[in-house]
Amino acid sequence: MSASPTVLPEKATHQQTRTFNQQLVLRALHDRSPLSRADLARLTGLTRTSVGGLVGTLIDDGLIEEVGRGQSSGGKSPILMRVAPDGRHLIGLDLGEAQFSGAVVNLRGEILSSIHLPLEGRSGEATLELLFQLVDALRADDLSPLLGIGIGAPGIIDTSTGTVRWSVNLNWAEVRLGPLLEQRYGVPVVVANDSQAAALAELTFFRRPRPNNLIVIKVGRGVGAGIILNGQLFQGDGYGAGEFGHVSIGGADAPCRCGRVGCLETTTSMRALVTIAGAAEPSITDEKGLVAAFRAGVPTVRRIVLDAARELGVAVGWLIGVLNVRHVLLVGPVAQFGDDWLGEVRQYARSSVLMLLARDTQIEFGHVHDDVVVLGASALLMEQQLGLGLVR
Amino acid sequence: MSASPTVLPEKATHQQTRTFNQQLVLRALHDRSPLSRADLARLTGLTRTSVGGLVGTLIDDGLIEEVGRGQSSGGKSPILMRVAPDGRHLIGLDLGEAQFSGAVVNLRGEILSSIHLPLEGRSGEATLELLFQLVDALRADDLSPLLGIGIGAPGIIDTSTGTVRWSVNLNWAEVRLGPLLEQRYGVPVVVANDSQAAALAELTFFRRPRPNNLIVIKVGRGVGAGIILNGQLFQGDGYGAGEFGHVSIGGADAPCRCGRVGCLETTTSMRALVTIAGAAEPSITDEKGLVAAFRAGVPTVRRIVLDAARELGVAVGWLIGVLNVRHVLLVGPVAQFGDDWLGEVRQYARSSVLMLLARDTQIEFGHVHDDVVVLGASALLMEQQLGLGLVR
DNA sequence: CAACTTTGTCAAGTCTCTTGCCAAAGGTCC
DNA sequence: GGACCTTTGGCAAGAGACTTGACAAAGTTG
Repeated sequence: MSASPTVLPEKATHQQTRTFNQQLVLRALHDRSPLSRADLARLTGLTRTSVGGLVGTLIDDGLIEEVGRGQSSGGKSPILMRVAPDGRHLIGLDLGEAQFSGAVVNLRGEILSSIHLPLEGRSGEATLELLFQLVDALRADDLSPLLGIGIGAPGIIDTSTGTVRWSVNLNWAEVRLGPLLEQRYGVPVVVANDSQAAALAELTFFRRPRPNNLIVIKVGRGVGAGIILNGQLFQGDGYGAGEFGHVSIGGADAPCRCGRVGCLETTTSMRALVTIAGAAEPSITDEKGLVAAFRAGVPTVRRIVLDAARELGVAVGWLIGVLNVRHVLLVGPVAQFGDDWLGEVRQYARSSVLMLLARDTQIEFGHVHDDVVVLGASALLMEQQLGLGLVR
Repeated sequence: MSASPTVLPEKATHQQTRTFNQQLVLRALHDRSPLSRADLARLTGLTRTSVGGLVGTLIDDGLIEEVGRGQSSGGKSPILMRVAPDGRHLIGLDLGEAQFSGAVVNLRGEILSSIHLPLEGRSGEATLELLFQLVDALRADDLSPLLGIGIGAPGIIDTSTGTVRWSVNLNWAEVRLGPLLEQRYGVPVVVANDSQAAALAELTFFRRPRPNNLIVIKVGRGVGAGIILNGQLFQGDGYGAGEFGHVSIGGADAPCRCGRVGCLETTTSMRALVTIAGAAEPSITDEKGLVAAFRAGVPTVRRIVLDAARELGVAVGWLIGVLNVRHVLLVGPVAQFGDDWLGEVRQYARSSVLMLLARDTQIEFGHVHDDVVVLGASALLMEQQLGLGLVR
């Protein structure tokens, strides 16, 4: 699975050259519109003639549009263009633990409409029905051409084939979600892990300039990371890269739902914190209660939560030390613990790795956004279909 | 440094198409010669006509050669070809801690001649002279056209500019080694970290089929890893990826030469083991003595060494858990501890990570080869100059 | 208003892959 | 041994995509 013995990379053709340059133009416009044909020529290194041709087909495809003349700089005033925001619409889905969310997203990553359907105990096959409902509803009242469907789901997901290899929360194993939906709806479908989707969302829509390397750690009921390296989503040999909620850490010995003890998840996840804090303060039974108690400054709760932050900090330090990545973002419900929590993570991350490496590393909260997974799934679809999104 | 704000990827041109396909052909021949033009056409998907043209220029360049007719399969017998082993020679250098090694390597990774020059206390500028001597001597009696010079050195190295950012052992900082040698010798020069070079050597010359992801951990005086992800060498934002000798691990509290305490290197490196074992058994003063005592079964020494193996195992488990990489190789002097040591690493690596991820992971010794760094540096040069080596 | 700049486009040229065809060289079958 | 088929390698013409050179349109500047 990991090796590619007989498969040679594809040959290069004229068609590919064309596609590549077309994506180059589209991408430039996506990142810094409005631009003129002449601007694009300077930016890409292509001739004005070539750009003219490429722009022509992009306009015919409805992907970009002219938006009027710009200021002259001593000659003919340029015709400015931008990505047509609604040249395509995308459907992004977030198969969460408690509910399925879906949204129609445009090419600028703006959410045009969204729906949330609670799972209500459904599991296995029954959840698929819910999924179909969601997509049907979103497709119903949308007119722009549909680029495809992007899906973020918890678990181990093979993005190359669109297969959910294994998902505890959904109780799915080896579900070929991508092909299934592709057949049903006749549009391209991409599937990714939810943490990976979060990373893609941050990279595509919120980080300028785009970092080459970015780790987004999602701390919710579980703990997982989306890892972008050399400008590409990194999934590992078994598509499980970043699923580090189940690596052992020193000291901890609580049993984990994965069957082992001392997993990172058993001390730092939201689920774990509710349990631990609940044992100390019986009034705490859910996330809301936990956050409220933390904010109110209940000493035992603060201690428990900040201890967890330190554990996570050490793990983050490891990541930084091993991968030397300068951009680490934390997303998920933990953001509610605010800067006290973040400060603790930062301090312990920095103290557990060489100063030289830690110095330039930014550890921050990601954009707090309920729809981050939906956006990320859309971002991946945009990347795969239009060449937008990731760094080349 | 990590971000690329204004820099767009290069446009695609005809020239690039040609180069790409030429490398495709060369690569196919490198991996599984001998092949005929028709074989190559089938393998690459190019037409026989195109392949004929590409092969023509490659032969003119002296990079490949015809090696006679092959068996007919019902028609005209094919003309078989292979990479001309000595179509180019490369100079590979290993700037080690105690000595500088250099070798002339051919396109098959065979070492044609090698030289070892002890450092003898030299440091800084003085080592540069040694470097020049080494290259001069290797160039002297070699006739094949020189493809370039590949260098592996300890420390933090910016491969993109050929700069040694920081090297404790060499006492170098911000040395623009690549440009320096390029100017002096008029050939391309690549520089990489020694662990990274080791990883490239394993990938290019010893692993078939080539894995997409590979981590090679070099345990010698220090501890460092070369990380290959998605078929590319991964260096991180600050070129320090894999330098995980200085991440903290639970339990340990010995002071490290980096100024902090509890670094992985303080318990698992060869240097540390000699020190620790020497304290327990005064007769042990160097690597040789340590290995001998371990092999002889001296109980205290075995305990010390195997404890270290466990520490390393946990660290490896982390790597596997976070990156989900299936191929992990261990290289360096530690290989002398043999399977007992390796078994310990394996066991602890597997126990500290999800079974699902650990199950398919291979943890093995790399090819024990004194010249692994020299070969790896050569491999990187071949990759950059000829498109051989890495996975595309 | 004349001269210069900048923009966008057209026609011809160049590069590289492909298609169609053919000769050379070998096997298979009678 | 000969007719026929298969495989290989290569030539000539064609097609796709970028570039070059030229030019008209539209601005600015003095």
